[in-house]
Amino acid sequence: MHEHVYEKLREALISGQLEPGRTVSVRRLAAEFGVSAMPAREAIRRLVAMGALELTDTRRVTIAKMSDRKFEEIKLARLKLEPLLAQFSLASVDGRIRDKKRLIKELKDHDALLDEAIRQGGVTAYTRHNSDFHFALYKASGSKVLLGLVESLWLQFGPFMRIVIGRLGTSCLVDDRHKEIIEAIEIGDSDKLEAAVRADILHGMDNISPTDFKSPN
Amino acid sequence: MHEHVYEKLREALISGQLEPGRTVSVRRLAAEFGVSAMPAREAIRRLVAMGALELTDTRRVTIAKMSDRKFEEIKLARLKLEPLLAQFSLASVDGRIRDKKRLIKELKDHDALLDEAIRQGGVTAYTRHNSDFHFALYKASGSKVLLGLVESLWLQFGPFMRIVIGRLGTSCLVDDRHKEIIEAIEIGDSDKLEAAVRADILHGMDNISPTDFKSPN
DNA sequence: AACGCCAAAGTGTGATCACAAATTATATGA
DNA sequence: TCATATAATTTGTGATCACACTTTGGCGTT
Repeated sequence: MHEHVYEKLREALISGQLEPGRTVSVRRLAAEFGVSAMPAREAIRRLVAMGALELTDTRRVTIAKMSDRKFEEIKLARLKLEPLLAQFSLASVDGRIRDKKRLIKELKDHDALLDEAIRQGGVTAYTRHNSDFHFALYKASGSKVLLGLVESLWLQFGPFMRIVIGRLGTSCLVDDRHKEIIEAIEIGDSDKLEAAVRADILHGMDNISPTDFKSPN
Repeated sequence: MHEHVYEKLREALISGQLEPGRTVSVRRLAAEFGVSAMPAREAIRRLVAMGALELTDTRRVTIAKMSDRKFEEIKLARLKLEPLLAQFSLASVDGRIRDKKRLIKELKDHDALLDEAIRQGGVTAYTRHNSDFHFALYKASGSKVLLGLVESLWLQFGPFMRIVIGRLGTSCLVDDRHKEIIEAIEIGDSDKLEAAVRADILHGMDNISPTDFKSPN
């Protein structure tokens, strides 16, 4: 049951439906899900451990804020881990044609929804389908340790990216590298896949400075 | 107060004082620390979120076991992140001579204790001082995001390494690369530091196969 | 109108209880 | 002796309460 609360909260965070700096309280969260305080406490504690939520100096829990330093660290870690994870996924499905076809179909489906979200300017839909796309790709690797690390990273920058995209608009996101990622998988080119994922990360995170998008205090 | 329980449990895990596969129960842990069940619950939940503890199919909590796959993933992630973290530390103290001297002194102190532990064959002392050495180095970077990822990794392989070293003996650990790490920091050579940390990780993790050290079931 | 103070509401956290499920120990059978 | 069933214990988890502390809203004074 706390699993349910955690999953919902996690989804809300990773798709950026909660703005950085906002406080999250045990009782409010509990009431929102119609459960007691306990499951809410556990879900919150879990997300604090993953860096998605922060404890203030007075023990109050807030959505983690972004800083220049933190943003650079996350970008660096993503560049180190995610291309590798994608390559593992390719290696995993390469050979098993059924799995490979299923993965490609799944990626194309997510990408289609993603493109539509960009056209319609739906920020929430974009962030959701973008994370769906990437995690569908990464989960195929079966690498649970690396996946956990990457999940932690996404939880940390999810809320912030939502704010940024909301202000910049989705138009700046049209030329992502998802098509190239899919193509690299189709032809089984690991190097090209690595480059495409790297380029996609850079495309999404470069030219964005956290200082320009401070929370309204 | 749950912070205290968490810290102690974390320390015990990272220095390998709890063997993989052993069950950890809320009430036992609570009794051990002379507190109520709540702080123990929170500490356990937190460590589950970081991958140090595992939930069985029946919701029982155990020290996470190691597998070949997991071991390779951890090694890879460590190689990607820890050399970088060390370089950040060097960049951070480089220029601030007082901080640099303090860091080097701290590292040398840990390394001295570590060498003595190896000579005396103290496995617990070794694992403790080894983690102290590395985290003293990494914490100087001020990179909290990357540090969190690396901490998660250490929590996952800590208990396992303890078992391995306990069986192989500490004699195989004599030629670590800590001296070179310290020297690289002293002369401010970032490339050398990167190579030394990388070599240290490989030295500690190569030639070890998790299948050879399964938990006694 | 602006500032400071105080009461009221809200909050994190530890403690305790209830209950179902799982584990362990014990006894009972062949 | 060994397997199996049964009883006792231990366990995770949700619910609720208490208490100290923080935040907030509003009232009053200057």
